[in-house]
Amino acid sequence: MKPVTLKEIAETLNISITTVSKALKDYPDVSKKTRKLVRETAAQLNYRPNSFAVNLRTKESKTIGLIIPEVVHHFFSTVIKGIIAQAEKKGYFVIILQSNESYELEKKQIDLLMSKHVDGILISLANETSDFKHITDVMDQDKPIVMFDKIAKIVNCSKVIIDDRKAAYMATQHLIDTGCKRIAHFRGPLLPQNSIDRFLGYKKALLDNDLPYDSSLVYICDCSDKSFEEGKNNAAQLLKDHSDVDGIFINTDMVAIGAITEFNKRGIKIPEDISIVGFSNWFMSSAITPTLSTIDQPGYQMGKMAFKQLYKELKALKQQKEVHPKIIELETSLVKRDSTKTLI
Amino acid sequence: MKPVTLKEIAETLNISITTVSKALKDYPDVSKKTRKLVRETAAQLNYRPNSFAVNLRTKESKTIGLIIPEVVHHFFSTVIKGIIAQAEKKGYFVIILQSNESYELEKKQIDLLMSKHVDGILISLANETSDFKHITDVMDQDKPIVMFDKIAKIVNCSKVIIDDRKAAYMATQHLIDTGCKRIAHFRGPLLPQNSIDRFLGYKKALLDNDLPYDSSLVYICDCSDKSFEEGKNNAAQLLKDHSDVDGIFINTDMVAIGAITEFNKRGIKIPEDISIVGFSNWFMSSAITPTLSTIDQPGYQMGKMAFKQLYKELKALKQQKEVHPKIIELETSLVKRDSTKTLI
DNA sequence: CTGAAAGCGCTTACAG
DNA sequence: CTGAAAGCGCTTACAG
Repeated sequence: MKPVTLKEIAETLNISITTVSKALKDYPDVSKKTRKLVRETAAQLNYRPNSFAVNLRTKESKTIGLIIPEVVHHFFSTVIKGIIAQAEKKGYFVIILQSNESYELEKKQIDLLMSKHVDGILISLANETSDFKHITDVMDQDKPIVMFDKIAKIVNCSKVIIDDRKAAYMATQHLIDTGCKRIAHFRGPLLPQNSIDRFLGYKKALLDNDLPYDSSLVYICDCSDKSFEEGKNNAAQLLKDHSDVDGIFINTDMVAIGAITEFNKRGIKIPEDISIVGFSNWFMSSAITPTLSTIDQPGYQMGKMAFKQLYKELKALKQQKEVHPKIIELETSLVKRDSTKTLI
Repeated sequence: MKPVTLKEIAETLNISITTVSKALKDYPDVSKKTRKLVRETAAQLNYRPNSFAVNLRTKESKTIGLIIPEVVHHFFSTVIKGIIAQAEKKGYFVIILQSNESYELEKKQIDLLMSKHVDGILISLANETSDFKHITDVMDQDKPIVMFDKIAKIVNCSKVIIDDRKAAYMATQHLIDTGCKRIAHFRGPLLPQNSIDRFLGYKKALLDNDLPYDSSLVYICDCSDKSFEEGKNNAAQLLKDHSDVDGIFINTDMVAIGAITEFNKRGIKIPEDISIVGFSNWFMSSAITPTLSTIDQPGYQMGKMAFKQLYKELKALKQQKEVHPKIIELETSLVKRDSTKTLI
């Protein structure tokens, strides 16, 4: 069964293709009668515009690209959901590609999307990425790009972020407020801005409270798909290295849950022996025993806002208006649960 | 900066567009010299074929649609990852849409994808879906469609599945083998084939072992984003209704983890008082205390195979060969952990 | 080996 | 209000 085209509708009604096209697009210069006739015939023949032809003419595909470091990740799933929900509202499709936290792959994915001529790109950077030419290249071609969560401060495009430093400060301050004196930090990898910022927030909170910063209390984890294991291993190592630690601020809930599991196994009491604050408010943090105090990170909202900003830029571009990059900062909050408690 | 076209390359070299096109596509009837020249110029000008024009000519977009009931779901994330990894290998893009387990939305998404002229569709059905005209319509238009995980037996398209009945039987048999005599089942919603099959597997295992089937021991859960809560509630209800139950086979790990959390809270010992087997082998099942025995369900593999099958059909279609729907069944296995144990 | 020409299905500036 | 025509950028059957 061949798809129905404008031509067939035109032939059926013995009018021109032009008029059919105009009628279907509600151009004002078509008589009501003709319009009605055309619409009816189109509906009857189950006409669908050939999107390939439309794309070629209008030079837009109503499709955007989304590059995510890792799809199997609760936070990113939430972001994806926010993006596709918002995109759907505006009639946009979303093509998802995964960078696997690899710079090379990320470059390749950008290239693929540019070849595909998507209208715009949403991206959360790979941990490895420290050079941004592939991103600025996109911008140079007047293709809108919006970064979210894992961003590069140096690149002058719109971004949707949280204030990681502030959030980490809040988390660490909470540990201090509940009586912790010697606080460790399980941080993320070295490059990504958000793991740097969380580290800096942790450090600043210590200093502001006259607690010494001790670099040997900072443990690194990849935060890869082995996060849970890393949490366990870091927890075990910490017990070996520093038995005097009484609090930990941990880069992600997943790692924190690994740590809790290890502490539970070894009979370390939380929060009596060690208090813990995680990051992201993954729902499992309220399922683990003890429940995990954490920073709530609004993933769905982040996805939604990222698309909204991209959409604005898409529209501005169509109207030849200039686009001013915008930094959108979403609020985070501290969720207090059983892994932290003021002990009397 | 305007994109470079074939025309520009042709003008630069003073040859025809035809020859440029052929040279870039390695047609044999182009001299080596010309080919080299064209390739060099194209590279230099950073030429990228306009995919819109290519789509229009070739009538394919190298893009497939994927409809998922719920993106924020560990199992489905894994499937998505498998799909996009495999699609990328073959040079295909994947557009993701979410049905939210709603039949109406699912219909709409199918419609959107058909308008978009994707080359093929992968779908896991919404729980609500009990009419399949929207699916058969796709097939009638010679658009390949492959179902996975949540399928409809009645629709004659390719499917990638596991043997839910067998897996559930295996899970229940394991409970029986470890000494359980009165086994409850937390099942999924009424419509989806896989929750029906898991229920039937449970029932058959009971009967084969001369244990009476008691419908009051079967609890339903939506398996929505409230799964964890449902697990807790069902567990609480079960204790109230049937204090003599000594084992539960639970439809998904997420629900099972909710149940474990509730039992832990109430001081019910697992597996001493109640043994539990879950379904899916979500990584949290090895993080919870006690670790959860479960059925391993190969999500990544399922995604991979689903795309592979779709790709085969896409190729067959292009060669005008007939397509025979294929049912691909993936193996599952029982993972024994601490939530089940033979007690002496 | 090279190229002129048709055509994919649409949109839209322009003429009447 | 209607329609002929150009053109988006490519591919490919065909002629030379």
